[in-house]
Amino acid sequence: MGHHSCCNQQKVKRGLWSPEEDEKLIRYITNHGYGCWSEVPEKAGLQRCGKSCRLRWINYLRPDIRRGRFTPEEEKLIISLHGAVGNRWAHIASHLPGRTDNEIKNYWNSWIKKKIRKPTNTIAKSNQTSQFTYTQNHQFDHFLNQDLPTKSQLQDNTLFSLPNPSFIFDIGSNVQPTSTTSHSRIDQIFQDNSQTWLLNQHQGQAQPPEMVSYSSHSMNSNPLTPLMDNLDNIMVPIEGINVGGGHDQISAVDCLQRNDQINEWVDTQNCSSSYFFWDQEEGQLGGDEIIPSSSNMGTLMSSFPSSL
DNA sequence: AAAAAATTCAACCGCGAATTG
DNA sequence: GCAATTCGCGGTTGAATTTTT
Repeated sequence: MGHHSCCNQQKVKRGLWSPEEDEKLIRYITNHGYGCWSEVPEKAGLQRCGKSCRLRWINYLRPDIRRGRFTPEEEKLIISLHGAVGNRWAHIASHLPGRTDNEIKNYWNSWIKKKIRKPTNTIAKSNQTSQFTYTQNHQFDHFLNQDLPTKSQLQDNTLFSLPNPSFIFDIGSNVQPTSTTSHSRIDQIFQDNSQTWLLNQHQGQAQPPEMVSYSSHSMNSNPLTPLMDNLDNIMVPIEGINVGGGHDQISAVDCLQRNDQINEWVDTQNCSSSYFFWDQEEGQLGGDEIIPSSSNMGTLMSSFPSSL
């Protein structure tokens, strides 16, 4: 037969597509449609293999492609579909108009990575020790326990502002499930003069918040547990403070969107969101996490109650 | 300010399935 | 029916970019 099908000829270009190449491919496909990808490069005047053209068209150039951030609805769909069918990306993508298997796969892989991320050694980094006196911060407790709207007082999907915006929560993955006595456990929040501290009794250490994370597991024995009691109450998302995770920067978490199953925190500035829920069986919080980066920590901390 | 580390994600690879001739 | 070719999928890579130190 005439030419070879794929990418070993020395003329064949690889790597990122240039705008000119895109142009050629788009022009060819819009004029001729596609049937046999292996003859596309030749006819379109491209130094690519047919496979590469196909991929470029399907994942990037075709007109009905959807780009940009996944919507919360899409995220939920991906999560539930993945739960049902596993890594069948093409199948999952077929339920999300305009999205490609590749994109969903990429999304999932970074999602997973985040979940499996090793417990950070945030505590170890701290050189602060606990040689000082402190008082339990009752003001803080009171703030956390204040009345908030209950489920029945809200319409579904109502958006409302929290009394104090810009909370940070970090559920789960920073603490190993088994290690309730882990070094990451936070037992108390308190302040010393104007400094806020998180105390880990196990190690007898206290750190400023930016060095520490709470987790749902650490909630078992810490004073914030009662806040998470049931789904009839809108819960204050004091789950954690964690810096250094990376890519989930948030500028502000200032709204709570409610639906039947999920409490969803919406970062209105970044148009991202995250979820948490109370897992009755596990007796702990589950869900996604949001981790601010150190670059916006100042902002986030400054929105804490002034008493802290 | 600069270097290092982490992340992203478009593109690649090989494989099994489907199609072609 | 068969072998060659093409298609479609999912795992993986690595350069560009972002974030952290």
